[in-house]
Amino acid sequence: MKTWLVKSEPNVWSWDMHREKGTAPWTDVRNYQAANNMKAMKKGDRAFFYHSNIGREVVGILEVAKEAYPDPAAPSHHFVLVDFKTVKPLKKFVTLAQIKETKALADIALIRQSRLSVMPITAKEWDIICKMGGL
DNA sequence: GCCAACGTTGGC
DNA sequence: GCCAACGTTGGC
Repeated sequence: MKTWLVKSEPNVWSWDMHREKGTAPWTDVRNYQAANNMKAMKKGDRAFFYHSNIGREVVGILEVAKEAYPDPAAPSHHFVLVDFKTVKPLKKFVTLAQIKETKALADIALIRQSRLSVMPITAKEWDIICKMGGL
């Protein structure tokens, strides 16, 4: 099982909106690197849900319910959707500031590639953030 | 509101 | 294929 992190601005698509639906597609990715990461996701993989811009914190855990399939809203066939179901929220949200303060997370893609919206997370980084989140 | 990082576009 | 101009993301 691989682990990932996906970013969304909560005023557009928030953790609460996703939890209300249970399972929902991850939409509007229009960046090749992010799309390639989505294509590499397998059913059962887990992903952190991160609120960008407003909040700037990891708020919950998603699981891949359906692997990448063509995005009907995309003008070309290059971009895809992945369906995620919500697993559980973190007990304590983990803020970007906390992540930056944590030496063991210095190389996390969230910091290194700040504009990338779908990124892989190492097993070590996953465990650390889960612990910081009270899980 | 500003700006750094970085992806995309288009002229050459 | 290079690179300047421009647009977008996202932190501050």
